[in-house]
Amino acid sequence: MARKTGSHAEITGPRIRDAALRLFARHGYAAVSMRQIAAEVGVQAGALYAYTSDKQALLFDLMKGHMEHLLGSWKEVARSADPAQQLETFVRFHIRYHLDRPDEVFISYMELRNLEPENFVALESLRRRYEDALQDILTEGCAAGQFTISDTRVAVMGLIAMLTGVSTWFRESGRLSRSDVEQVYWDMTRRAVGLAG
Amino acid sequence: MARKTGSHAEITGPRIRDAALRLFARHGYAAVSMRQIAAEVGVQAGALYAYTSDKQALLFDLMKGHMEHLLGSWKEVARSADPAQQLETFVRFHIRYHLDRPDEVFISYMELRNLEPENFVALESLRRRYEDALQDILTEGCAAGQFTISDTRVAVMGLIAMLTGVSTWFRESGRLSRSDVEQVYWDMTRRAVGLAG
DNA sequence: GTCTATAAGAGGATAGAC
DNA sequence: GTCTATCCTCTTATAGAC
Repeated sequence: MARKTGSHAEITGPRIRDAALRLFARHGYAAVSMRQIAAEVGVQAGALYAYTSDKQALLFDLMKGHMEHLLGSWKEVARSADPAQQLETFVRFHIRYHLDRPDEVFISYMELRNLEPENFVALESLRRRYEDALQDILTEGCAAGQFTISDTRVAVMGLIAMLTGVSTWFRESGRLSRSDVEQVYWDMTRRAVGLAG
Repeated sequence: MARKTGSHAEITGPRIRDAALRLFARHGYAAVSMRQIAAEVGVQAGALYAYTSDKQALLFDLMKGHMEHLLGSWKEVARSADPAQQLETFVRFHIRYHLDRPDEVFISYMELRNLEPENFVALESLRRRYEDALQDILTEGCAAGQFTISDTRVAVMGLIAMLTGVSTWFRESGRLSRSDVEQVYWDMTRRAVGLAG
């Protein structure tokens, strides 16, 4: 652990990503230097460039990885045919996923403006696909007469903002457990879309 | 306008604030240099220090000013005694206020982590007072039997996140007018708190 | 009140040794 | 794969002239 030089490709890569994620989330991309990241990992700044072409690629890989994993995870749990059941699954999935990965979530909406234009476009496209997953559920539920929604697009943006916001205040040591929180948000969501029950 | 030197205290101050606000909102506090702000105003970087002690004070003044103005504006419109009416007033006020001041809103929640500790505490205290205004309405509505809410604190955080999110997607040239948007969010809010009607 | 000039340092990224 | 050393640019903030 204390040796000053050697070959650690297998572990250094992930450690750089972890350190960058944590530091970007805590202080912001622009406020974090490559030297800080390197210090956190325990290498010199120059060594980082064996793993990433530049600082921007480090940010983009983290954000892209997060969105792709979010989409993939949703596809794994999205099973039900009933819109009301799908919506409940979505709400509980979203809350749980976001509470499990506060740093990824945080940078993925805080650091959009620090992406270079083409990276920004790529990330917005992934984000849009996730929003569309919810929109499909709402549209289907309206068509089935189960939901009452004046505008599904606004409902999508409103609900996602509401649910994502849980990351800003939830504390593991707080008054409510994760499943309490899931339940409260599901109650609000159910009512917001006019779902009887 | 083109003169290189002279005395412009009355107009330069506000222009610095405007430029800083716009640049911080667009690129982030850490990514914006004092030179950029000065260039936007049309002075040299050194001249900024006649108006602000340092860059941090510039950020804090903008954020503090925004929160105090938000609180003051709310107190002016909060009149009704009926919780349902109060809630509708709050929702419409919040949407309108946030659509009118996208940059202030943006930096006031994006740049919290760039505040020095004592400034952060001061800002969180202002934010908390605004949240409490909504919480009082919800609590009163529950007590009056008009609202059905499983947890008022979570409802406050959820509703504010939902409503504030309007800034992230609304475009003046879009499909919906401001009053359409107000109405849609009010519909969702009304249902989310279990208000009949 | 604004300028020019500058101090004193931190930033991203690369070169070449090992 | 990592180190040390370095290039060059940009940074915040101040000093003193006008």
